[in-house]
Amino acid sequence: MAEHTPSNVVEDGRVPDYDPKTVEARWQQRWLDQGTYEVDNDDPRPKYYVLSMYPYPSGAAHMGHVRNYTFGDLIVRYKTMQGHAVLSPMGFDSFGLPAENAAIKSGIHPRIHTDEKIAELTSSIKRIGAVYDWRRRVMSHQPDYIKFTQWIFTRFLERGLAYKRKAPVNWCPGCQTVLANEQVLADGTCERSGDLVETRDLEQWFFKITDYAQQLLDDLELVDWPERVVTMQRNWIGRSEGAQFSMPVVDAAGEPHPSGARVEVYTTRPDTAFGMTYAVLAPEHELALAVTTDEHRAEVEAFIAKARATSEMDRLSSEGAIDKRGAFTGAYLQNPFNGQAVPLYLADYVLVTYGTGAIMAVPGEDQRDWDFANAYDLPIVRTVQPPEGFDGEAYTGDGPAINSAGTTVMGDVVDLDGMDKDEAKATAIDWLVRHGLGEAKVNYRLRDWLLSRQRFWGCPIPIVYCSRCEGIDGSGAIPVPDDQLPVIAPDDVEFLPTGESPLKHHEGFLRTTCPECGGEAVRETDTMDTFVDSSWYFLRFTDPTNEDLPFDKAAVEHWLPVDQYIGGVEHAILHLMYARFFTKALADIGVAPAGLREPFQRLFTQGMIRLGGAKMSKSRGNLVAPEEILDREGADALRLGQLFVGPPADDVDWEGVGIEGTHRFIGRLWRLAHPASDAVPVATGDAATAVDKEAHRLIARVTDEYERWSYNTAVAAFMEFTNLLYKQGKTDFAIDTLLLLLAPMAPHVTAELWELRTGGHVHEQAWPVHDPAMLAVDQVTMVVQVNGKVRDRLEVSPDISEDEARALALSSEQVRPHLSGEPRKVIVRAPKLVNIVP
RNA sequence: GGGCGAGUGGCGGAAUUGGCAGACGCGCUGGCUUCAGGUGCCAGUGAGGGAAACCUCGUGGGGGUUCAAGUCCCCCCUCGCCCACCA
Repeated sequence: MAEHTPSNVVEDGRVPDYDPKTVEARWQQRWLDQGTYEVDNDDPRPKYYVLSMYPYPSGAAHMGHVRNYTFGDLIVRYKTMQGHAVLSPMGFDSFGLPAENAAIKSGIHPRIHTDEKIAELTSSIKRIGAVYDWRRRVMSHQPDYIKFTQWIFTRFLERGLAYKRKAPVNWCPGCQTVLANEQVLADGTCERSGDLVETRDLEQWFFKITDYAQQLLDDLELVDWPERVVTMQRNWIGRSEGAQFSMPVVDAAGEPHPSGARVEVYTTRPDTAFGMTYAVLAPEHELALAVTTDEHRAEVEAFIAKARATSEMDRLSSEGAIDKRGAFTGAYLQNPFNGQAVPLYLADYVLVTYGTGAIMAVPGEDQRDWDFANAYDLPIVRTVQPPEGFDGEAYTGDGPAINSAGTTVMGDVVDLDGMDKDEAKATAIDWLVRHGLGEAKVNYRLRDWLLSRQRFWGCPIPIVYCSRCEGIDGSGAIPVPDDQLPVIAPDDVEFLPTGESPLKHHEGFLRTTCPECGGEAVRETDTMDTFVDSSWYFLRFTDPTNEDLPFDKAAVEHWLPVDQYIGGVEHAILHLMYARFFTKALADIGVAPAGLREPFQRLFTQGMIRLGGAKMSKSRGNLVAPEEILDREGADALRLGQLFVGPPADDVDWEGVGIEGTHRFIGRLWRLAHPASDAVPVATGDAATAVDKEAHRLIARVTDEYERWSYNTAVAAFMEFTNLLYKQGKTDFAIDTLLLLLAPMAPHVTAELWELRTGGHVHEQAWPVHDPAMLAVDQVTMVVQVNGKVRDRLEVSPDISEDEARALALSSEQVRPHLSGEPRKVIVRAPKLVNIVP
């Protein structure tokens, strides 16, 4: 590149055009060289932690990245000017399936691929002018990070927060391998071979996130997040209150089953127990075959086999054909409330993973039960009186209980009739508890976190299996000792076109010695879900080079919680839930400060970038490369364009949204603010005072807009102010103010102009404060309406009295033709408005 | 099916608390600058009527509250997102 030409070469008051390419490169280098945005843990200024969700390294930045990092960067710069020590780190979520798939295709190791992509993305992040403390860079595929991800797993294991059990996975019979959910197409076939994907049970590792269900729910109170995200989290946790009780298995005559088996059911509506006309087990329920009579065995076995062959996804999404989705076992359950024996079915609408995997079915008050009862000709008894005129099927609302009284199996009498929902519930639960049949029970929809992935490019699970040792649960699973961490996948592997993890076939990795007995052992070949990596990276940023611990507790104490977290709404559920769980668990086991309950104090979720309506993604091939804009119009025009198109939270359709307006604006700013430019005359006297007053008003307005994330209107304010200066003339104060306020959004051009004007660095200046006295105005516009329609606008003193305002309004030439005689009513809101009702 | 959100000119959007609808920008039209194109500068631009002053209509549709509604309430339509048989 040619040597930097100083941009203050002047001929006849005309300045050379702004040259973004040269100027931006120069400032970016300077911020890097001078460590302008590096911050130490002992910095005495008040701390502020700004974090954009660390990206998956997919190559050069796309518009979504640009938008994300523009928001983050302007906050970093704004808070810095306001006197904070701003922690602004950046890292990479560098494990994941795309790199592995690329490796399978190309045969090149995912590390090489990933490192290339990281370099590309880093370069484009720097080119948009986003500044970070790069010394703190964290990458989840690096050995130091792997080491502590594994260290944390081991701590969780010790505390019972990690465990192993069998769980279903997607299995492709053609490829003879496990598939990730992403590899299963919508029609349930393998994306590679086209075979129908099956469900198979494998031993898998879990985190016990359900231990934290209640805390994860309650502590949503502590954070300042968008209501939408809080609601999504709440629904995902899915707390429900009800009762759990057991019923004996009986035969048609009411005689107990020879095994004495009982079935536990969970219900949120114990008040409707008298309306139970049948009961259902999930097809996978452990008692399903045991209670089935010989007469029904063939049918039940066929049904179970069919349910097994269908993935849970398909079962849940199946519509219609409801009559084919159940099977009668031949057994009955005895309803404890009235002694009645009700038939016991299997049905795939009951999930083995929720509650007890068995339900009492009350078709009168549950629509699914209603549908099933109709299909199988089962009786329906209403136990809640629907309101008059109700013409629906199942009635789920409140109302007085009916048909709900009788002598129970315990010989006493229960009478719920006439009670409302809540009272009947409480009474029914009370009765169950009194007789030791059941209890009040809270259930959560939230499931434990399955973290095993049958993949290569992820953090290895640090476990070995020894056939001679007991291991953590008798299975011979033994955690790799801390001093042998990290467990790193080998480089000399061959990627198979089947997609199977090469770890399974790498003898050098697989064969090891048992840490306990020293004998032969094999390694776990599964790796961790990449959400594990992203569940603690924000903690590592506070102490990124620590070799003994994932982070120093004091460093986390100092910087956490993240004051402003920024990312896409697509992470509203899983990533945020997992990161919250990790933070709580790490605090509870003494790794993180005990008082740290929530990692992200404020959250901002930006909208998605769309192009022509479709969601923007590489697979759709509709990426707009920011590179071209950076080459021509520069980073500042692009940043302002991103900010100006609309509210940050809204989705953006990039088609038809240009940077023409903001590019022109930067040109106008350049000619206005350049010290040698005569494009705009200098204002003097009253005009100068008026302009300076407007500058104070701008400070107040824009500062407020920064606080409210109303960046699109802040850009509009800068444009309005610039237009005003073109009309009314400039002052030094007005231009300095404009540059200071604009600096976080357009960091390069403002830095260049500030340096040309003052020799200083705009990003090291203090944020301007307005003088309230300068906001005072001596005239305001008062609107005069007749019947709510504007008829006149009058310039009045801001402290005009009500009487004066009324008199002035009534005497207006514009108003009088619309009045005939005395008005009926006059509403005066001095000094803003008078409304006359004739 | 449930939950949440949105609907304003040709387009993106603005209108913190009920108080001037359409800020700002794009696009378009005209003028100036220019050999020309581009750039730049100035002006106009919701719809209908009118020579003009001005008048009428207008924030998805319908009703309501109010002196006053894009904003509040009720019903409906459309779109988007999330969860989707969780008992």
